[in-house]
Amino acid sequence: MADPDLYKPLADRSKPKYYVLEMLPYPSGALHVGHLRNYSIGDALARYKWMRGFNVLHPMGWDAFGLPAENAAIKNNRQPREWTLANIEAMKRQHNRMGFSYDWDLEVSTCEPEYYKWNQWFFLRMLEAGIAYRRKALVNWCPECATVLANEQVVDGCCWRHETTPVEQRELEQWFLRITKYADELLDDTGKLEGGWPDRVLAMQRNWIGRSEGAEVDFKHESSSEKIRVFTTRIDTIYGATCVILAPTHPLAPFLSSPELKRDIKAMIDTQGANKDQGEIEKEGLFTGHYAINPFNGDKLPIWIGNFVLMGYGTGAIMAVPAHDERDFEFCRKYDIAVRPVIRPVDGELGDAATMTEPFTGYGILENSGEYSKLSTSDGQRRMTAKAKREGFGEKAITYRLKDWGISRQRYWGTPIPVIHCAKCGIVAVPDDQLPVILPTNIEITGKGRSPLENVPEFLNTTCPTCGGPARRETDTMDTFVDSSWYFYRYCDAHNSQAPFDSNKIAYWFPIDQYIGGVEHAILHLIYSRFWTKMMRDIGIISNDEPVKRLFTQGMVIKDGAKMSKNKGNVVSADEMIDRFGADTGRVFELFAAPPERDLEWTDAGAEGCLRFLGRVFRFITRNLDVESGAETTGADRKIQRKLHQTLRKVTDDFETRWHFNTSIAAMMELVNEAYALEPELSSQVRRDLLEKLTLMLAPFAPYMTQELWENMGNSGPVFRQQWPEYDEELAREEGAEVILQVNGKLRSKVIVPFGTEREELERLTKADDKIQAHLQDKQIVKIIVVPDKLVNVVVKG
RNA sequence: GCGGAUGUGGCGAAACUGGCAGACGCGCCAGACUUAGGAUCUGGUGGGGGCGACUCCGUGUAGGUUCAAGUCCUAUCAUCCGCACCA
Repeated sequence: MADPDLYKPLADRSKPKYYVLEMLPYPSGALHVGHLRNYSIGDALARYKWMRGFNVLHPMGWDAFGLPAENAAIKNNRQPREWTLANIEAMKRQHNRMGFSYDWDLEVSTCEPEYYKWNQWFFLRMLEAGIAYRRKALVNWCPECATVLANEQVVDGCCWRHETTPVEQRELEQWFLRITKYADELLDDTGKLEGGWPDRVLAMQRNWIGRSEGAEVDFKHESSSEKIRVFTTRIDTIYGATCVILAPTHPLAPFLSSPELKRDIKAMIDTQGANKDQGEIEKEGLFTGHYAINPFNGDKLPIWIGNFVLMGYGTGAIMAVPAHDERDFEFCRKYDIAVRPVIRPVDGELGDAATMTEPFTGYGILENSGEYSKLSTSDGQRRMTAKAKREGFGEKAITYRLKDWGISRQRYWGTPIPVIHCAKCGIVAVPDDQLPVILPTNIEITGKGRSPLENVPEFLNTTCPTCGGPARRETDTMDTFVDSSWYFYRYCDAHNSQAPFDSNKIAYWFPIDQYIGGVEHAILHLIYSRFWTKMMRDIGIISNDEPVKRLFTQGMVIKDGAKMSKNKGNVVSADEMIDRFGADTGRVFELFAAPPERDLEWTDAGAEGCLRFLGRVFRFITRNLDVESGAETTGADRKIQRKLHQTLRKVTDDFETRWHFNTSIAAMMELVNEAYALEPELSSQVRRDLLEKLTLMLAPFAPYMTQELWENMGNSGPVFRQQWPEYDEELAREEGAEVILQVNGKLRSKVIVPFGTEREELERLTKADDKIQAHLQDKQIVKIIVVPDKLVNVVVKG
């Protein structure tokens, strides 16, 4: 037994070299090959653990991403899948059929009450720390289903189920986690992840956090004490401001609006919500009839409401500087608002307001800017910000694109948020000793109305833990991304009933050495879990800053030019493939067709080639099992041993470094081709050694077939529990170095020489070579470059 | 618009630190065995020229560095992905 640790409790194991975790897809229906691909890589690694001390914890992470399953269930008007032991067993059987070898012992199901309990425990800690909070937020609302919609469920401004019903914006009380508190740290620490994480994932995260530096400035309302605070990255352009524009949902909008205007604003809010994520839309504005004062020059600026101003970014209000901003320019030209240029290029002219056709958005020299005129834009920014601060009408400010994480879901499926609403005491946390709050089972999924939990009086009605009076339970459940944010920590101590985990165990295991998953998790899951790690560190139960040192993102399986999906109907189901080719062939093809980080176009023909290869291996081994032949070591023996050990070295190296299993399989194909060529000449001993090592080497890629071969060789027990075969450098070594001979960098000849042949000897051999001499005719040798054991290049002239 | 990546045969790809471009496989062509071949085995297969030994061209495009560039540098084009009225 190569890995006696495997079945010990986690805490009793010796520390492995790596701790590999894999993100799993969600069980939205039948398994697709896209999913199989996920498994194949992790699974090949799983098999590798007995080779090099890899330890792959294979999470039972299904329900961490249960949302689509639930949507499907609601859509079909039936109950979500029950997470019973029987269902989990069925899933294991399905996977065993596909040849996945998981560490089922370590499974943690994030829908178990025990896991709810710790989700809720974390929630309460965050509530105490002010990280969890509740506020009103705008949500997409379908009046037809009377339910909240996720952004993805809004199609062309209408509900995905009612294509003619426009989605409305409604304000609901929602629970949030203050991830923005960690925005700077999340951004800065991407630097620590460089090298270990793919660049594109880090870029996506930085982009998502979207830090931008600028200033906030107050524009006073002309006739009241109200102030409109705007955010700008270009305070230097403030003398060019010609109006102030508010988001339609800005808190001051109602104050500035007549009843008719309020109606128009409401309509604008709804279209704005409906067109969210639609890219650029036609700019619309509504003039309020009110004015605000520019604090720098006392200008009276009209206050508008604009559909392109977002409440969720900055302060929800902007100063429009049409002469120096494309968007403001477009808006002001449309509504005939003044354009006032105040910046010129360093060696250029100030634009002319009447004739300019596009704004100047670059940096340069300030003009028409009072005491700041003739300053550079950067000096202007600095001095204006300082003045705003000094005089109390503004300050330096940083805003983020990242918003606080709204975790409220009006759904049945999920961890109940552990708070109680009491008429007298307000929002009261459920005491720790009453956790977990468990979902009732007698629910009815109607697909209508809000959370089905509101229709279950036994769940809804409770007593206030503070005053003992009658109270209502919170019916929102948590986003399932909460589950996936820390499940891997729980794996280290899955049965702990006193705490989410023992901190010492986390200190021992974490951070994760290697995490594997699809790039679709680059933003949400991978930011949330980084946030959760920092949060846990701050409440003092772990000490690592980051959850994952190295991240590997594998590609997708593409069929007919598109990502496989049930909607497109371009799915190759795993079952179908198993019936046609077998699980081994499917696995080998996926690994062979492209390196794992790349997308892969599915072709049946390619799979057939791999079936052929496996057939060649099977026939070769089978017909050679009982062959007896001469015992002396022949030239063929030496050749095949060299190839065998070179192949072993290659495959072992691919596992340890690049995971380019396509080249591993190519190398094994070469070995088999050579074995076919030399087959009749091999001695019994070498033949036997070849059969055995080839079987072991292929086992991670084709587990079923190699298991059978392994048993046919007279062995027993699982092949994947055998020691990984070691390669022998001596046997792998070539007999001599093949040296390339070039003239002016062009290949002209080759020679084979003993390793370590001296430069002088190589030069002599080169000059003596017939083919080289032919190219040296009438030429003058300028110099000779010699790279020992590799290459000689003769540089000539004339 | 911003950000990230990728461009190599008919196709999937390989070439890991600059050093034989196209490994391996698919497809195609030919042969063997066959009543048959959609099984199997063997050989060939980047393009042009030559009976041939050989030879010239060739890694999106244009330059550059180097004895030597798919690989490094500069510019440019195309495709894919992510974000996007972000103030």
